[in-house]
Amino acid sequence: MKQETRKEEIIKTAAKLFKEKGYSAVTMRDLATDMGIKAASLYNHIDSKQEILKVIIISIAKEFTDGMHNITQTESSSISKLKKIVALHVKITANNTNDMASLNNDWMHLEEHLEYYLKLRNEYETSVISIIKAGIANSEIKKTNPEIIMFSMLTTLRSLYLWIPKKEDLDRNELTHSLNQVLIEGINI
Amino acid sequence: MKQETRKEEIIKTAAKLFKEKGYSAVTMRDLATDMGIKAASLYNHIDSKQEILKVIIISIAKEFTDGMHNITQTESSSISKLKKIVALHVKITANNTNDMASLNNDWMHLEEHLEYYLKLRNEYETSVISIIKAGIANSEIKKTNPEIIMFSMLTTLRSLYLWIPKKEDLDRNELTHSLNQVLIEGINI
DNA sequence: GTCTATAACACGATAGAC
DNA sequence: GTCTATCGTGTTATAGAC
Repeated sequence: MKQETRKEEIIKTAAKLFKEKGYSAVTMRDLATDMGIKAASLYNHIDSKQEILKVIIISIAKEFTDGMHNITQTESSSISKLKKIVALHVKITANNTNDMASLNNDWMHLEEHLEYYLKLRNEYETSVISIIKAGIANSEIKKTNPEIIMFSMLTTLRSLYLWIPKKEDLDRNELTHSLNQVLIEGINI
Repeated sequence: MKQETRKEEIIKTAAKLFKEKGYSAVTMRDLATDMGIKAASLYNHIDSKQEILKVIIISIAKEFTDGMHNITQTESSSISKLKKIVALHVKITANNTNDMASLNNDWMHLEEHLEYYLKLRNEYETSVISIIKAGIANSEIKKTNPEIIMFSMLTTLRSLYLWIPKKEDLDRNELTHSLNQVLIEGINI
């Protein structure tokens, strides 16, 4: 088990607070109080509040980009690829619940790295759309608007961070399986 | 067409800004600038920034509560009720796109009316779960975890505000139909 | 690595003139 | 209904002691 640096501790605590109130509503004093120190002491470890947000968002965004890269490279059916995307979201969200809140809700407060984040997100969505369109073309997937399928899948998966902490009893494989059922196979008989 | 009061104009403008940056990041000076007046002038029409948030969130929350009340009262199948919920979200979101952002993302900044909002939201989710459970009991709906079905449906429907403005070409009936397909009938063949 | 003190500025809101 | 001026407080961040 890797030793956690003070900087990592600060970022982890910040992510927790950002999840509760959002980036803008969390002050450096809030963060310091939660760490049991004074606000000024934070600056011995981090450059600015903005840097904290950047580290949280960009590192998670890269995890998704890497995961998607692995999926698009494999030779498998479109449905199977979509199921791998579901599993990717469950895995990353389970390990980084708090960070997911910033990724979803506070990306617009990125200053220097906003464009880079938007580029990564846009490429991710393009990959999902491509998989869906390929699935429709080879009759794996029903002829429904591909953008609506992507929208429905990604909004559900992106909101998992709200839901996973409440369901710690439910194991990860069971959650992945149920999501596959609901998102891919539908609910009616 | 009803004449819009100055107060309503302020609230409408605030909702637009809250959607872009969130409640906490929007200042009264931002709001005033967008209205073409000075910040102090806002207070001739509204009591506080907090009042604006309250009006936006509570009025929309009540619309959902009323809509759900109509749906639970009708005699129809569970699937048909779920389709009515989809239509309810599409209708309210299409008419109040900006307000939906505050409802989803800024409810935690409600001060006096937070508990009331949470009560309405909780009752709404309970109604959805009840419909799904009834559908499973009478074999209309597959035996999947009812909470995951609700979670998937509601997170997709609650995020519609992000998507509807981008797709103004797509008409409301077509959107409702496609969402019903994806959410209820699934996507695989 | 943490502290106290403080700079420099932004915030919500009010008072009172027009 | 809007303005200017301002109050009191909160904000991020820095300087320098320990």
